[in-house]
Amino acid sequence: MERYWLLKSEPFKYGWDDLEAEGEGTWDGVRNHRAKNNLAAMEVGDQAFFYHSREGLEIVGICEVSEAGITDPTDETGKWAAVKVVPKTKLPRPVTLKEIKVEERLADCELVRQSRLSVAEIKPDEWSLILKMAGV
DNA sequence: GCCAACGTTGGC
DNA sequence: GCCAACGTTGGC
Repeated sequence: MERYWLLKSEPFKYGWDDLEAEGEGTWDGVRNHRAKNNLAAMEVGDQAFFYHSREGLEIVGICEVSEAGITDPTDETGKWAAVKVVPKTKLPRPVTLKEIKVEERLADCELVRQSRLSVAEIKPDEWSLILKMAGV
């Protein structure tokens, strides 16, 4: 079953533009167990929102998992997971955290509930709602 | 095995 | 720049 995700990144470290410029990005360096579980559950073809944290605070684009189940290359213990993603589309209109927080149907999503989680799951109905908010 | 202290993340 | 939330570490 296809699942949906949200990947957080600080734009001054690695933003949407960086991903588009590279064509493919490796999502590694995650050192949180819940985020790691999400990474490990990803499959090729899954879609993910790309969210800018600290600065911007908005979902800016959609990317797709191009390689799953990778062991994090930046980790020598081999315990952490990573995936590769390719950029798909930039949202016609970014969806801000503010809008997400105001929308009560999104009050339950991982992004709101656990704000420090760098890889969050998005449920299918939350996914389509956010797409609608983005003007897709 | 509990919990206080500390470090980090991320929204404001 | 501040601080709340959360995770991790280490003393007991």
